[in-house]
Amino acid sequence: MTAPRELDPADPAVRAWGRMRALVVDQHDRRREACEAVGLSFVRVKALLEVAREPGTLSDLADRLSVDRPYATVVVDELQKRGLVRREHHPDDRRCKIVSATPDGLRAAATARAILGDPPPVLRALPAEDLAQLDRILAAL
Amino acid sequence: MTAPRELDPADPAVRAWGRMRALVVDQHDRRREACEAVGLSFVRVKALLEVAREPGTLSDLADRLSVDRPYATVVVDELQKRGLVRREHHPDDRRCKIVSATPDGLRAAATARAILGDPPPVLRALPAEDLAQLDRILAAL
DNA sequence: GCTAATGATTGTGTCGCCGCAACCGCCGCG
DNA sequence: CGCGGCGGTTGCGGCGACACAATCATTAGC
Repeated sequence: MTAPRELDPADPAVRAWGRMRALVVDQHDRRREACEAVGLSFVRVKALLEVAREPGTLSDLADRLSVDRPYATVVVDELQKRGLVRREHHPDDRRCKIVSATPDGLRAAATARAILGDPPPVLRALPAEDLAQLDRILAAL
Repeated sequence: MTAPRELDPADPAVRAWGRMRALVVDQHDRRREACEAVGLSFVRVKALLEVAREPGTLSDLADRLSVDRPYATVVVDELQKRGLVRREHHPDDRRCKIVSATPDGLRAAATARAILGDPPPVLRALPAEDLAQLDRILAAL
């Protein structure tokens, strides 16, 4: 079907990308861990992180999670049942509900973020100079 | 529950890791695309890539995919039904079956690899010097 | 040769992800 | 004030990713 355009293994972009992917998805995927730590499935963790970052309406959240509205409702239901988020009426539009994180929710989000954002040991083991270079280069994206 | 050890946003390792994750999982996750291109679910794509890389027994494959043996059987069944892999008897141990990719399977694997391994445009847009640095640093992992 | 371990398979069941159709309430517009 | 549109909710159902138990063949160790 699709023409399988081959990759050039000598291309530095291809090589760097491959290594990044290997590190992120193969060697250091801690999603399972994060889910267990907060006792939620991964979509709910993502939803929690999202509302912790910034509250918003259900539709808004659905968009940010790339799911449809009904599913967003279900996910938020679960989070609310656990006391991690609350629904508040939009002051100007009574149709909307604003979903925001409770203190417990913020704590749980921080836990998840700490696990997911914890760099792998191999990365920490890099010389400070390389790390700074890495940070600088990646910041340009 | 778990002590939420906070992350230091000034730590270059944390920052670099965050950027890498954002790029790999948030902005350029092409798994859906790869699955559609070869008409398989993602675990099967992973399995296919694995056997294409190197044939092995079912148990071996189960280990590499981090699933149990029964599930590996199911996955391989599907791939075999599509003519992408074949089972061969182990010459010395008749209990074992060696799973290897057919020519079709190798082609499908190449397609998936081409999609998954295709670096995002932002990465390609980096100056050659930075790209080389990136490649060099990441290679040290 | 009997037995225990090993490899593969089949069947069963659970859980998470997620779209879709239908419905209700509120808003805005003519 | 009636009506279409939008936001939210409920219910339904499918699909994928598994794990677990049980079974069968083979092999290996005593």
